Amino acid sequence: MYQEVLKWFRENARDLPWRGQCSPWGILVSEIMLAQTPVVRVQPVWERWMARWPTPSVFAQESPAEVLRAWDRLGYPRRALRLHATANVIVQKHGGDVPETFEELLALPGIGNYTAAAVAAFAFGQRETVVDTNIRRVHARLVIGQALPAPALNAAEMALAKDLLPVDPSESVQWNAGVMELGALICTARNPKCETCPVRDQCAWIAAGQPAPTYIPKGQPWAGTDRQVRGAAMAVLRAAKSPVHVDLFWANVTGIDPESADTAHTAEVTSALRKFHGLNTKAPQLQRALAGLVADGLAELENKSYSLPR
DNA sequence: TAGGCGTGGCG
DNA sequence: TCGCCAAGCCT
Repeated sequence: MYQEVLKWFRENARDLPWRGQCSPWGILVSEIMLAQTPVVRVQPVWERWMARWPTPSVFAQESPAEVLRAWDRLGYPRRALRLHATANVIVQKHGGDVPETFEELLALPGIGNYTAAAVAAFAFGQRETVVDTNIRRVHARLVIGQALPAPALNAAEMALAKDLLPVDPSESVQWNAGVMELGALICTARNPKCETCPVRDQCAWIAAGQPAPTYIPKGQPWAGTDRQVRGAAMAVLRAAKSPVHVDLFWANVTGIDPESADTAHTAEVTSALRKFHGLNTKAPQLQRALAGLVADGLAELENKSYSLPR
């Protein structure tokens, strides 16, 4: 199956800017952004990001508020904060260069097993076992014969991935990237394109008659959750040109026109606040969300006013 | 270890 | 339309 996947990857890999000619920093930034966020939404933000902050050093000097604004609506803004913290560690402990070993990478804030392996492999050509959701799904189908991998990554999956990894470092990098791309483009979670799969003849899942998943993946509730309120609050803070008084949030939750509550804010802020309308949120929920943002370092509180961290 | 954490495209 | 789910990490 190796030659089929490698050939397919050579001929079908997407032309993404963090592939080919790209600095280790650019690859690291891409990996952080791509965690749980689709390529189409990452790419434009990544382009702007790299043009503005081409090295860890220049990025480390930026303020968290600017970092969070540039992160825009990629989601999970704590990733941006951790990337900023990582840049500072890179400057202070690694002379401004992205470290090359798995262990050093793993020690950086917000970098776990996947990202450490991916950067070591894709930025530095090392033989590391890269296991992401795409690779897990391809392995589950192609080798195990199941529709989906286990709910959580387990030791058996890691052992299988290590076992499958080609010995040659260069080939292992292509294998990691190729299997990941196969999972992203062909062996997708829903409606896999088995007809055009380069390894369909060797697929254990197809051989087994494409059995259905043995468990139902848990959905992620959204409407009415704290997460929705956090997201809306972050949108307000990103757009705000000055600190937002808690009463301004409150006014909107209670249905009072935000413009009459506080005229010192821009139309942009007002627009963002309107997202609270129809949310049917309870005031304690908003207070909880705002407190959570402060606790996570995503917001600062001073004189009952919230702002992005300076 | 299971749950929390954003956002929006797409089938 | 609306639920699924997308190159995870941390606690």
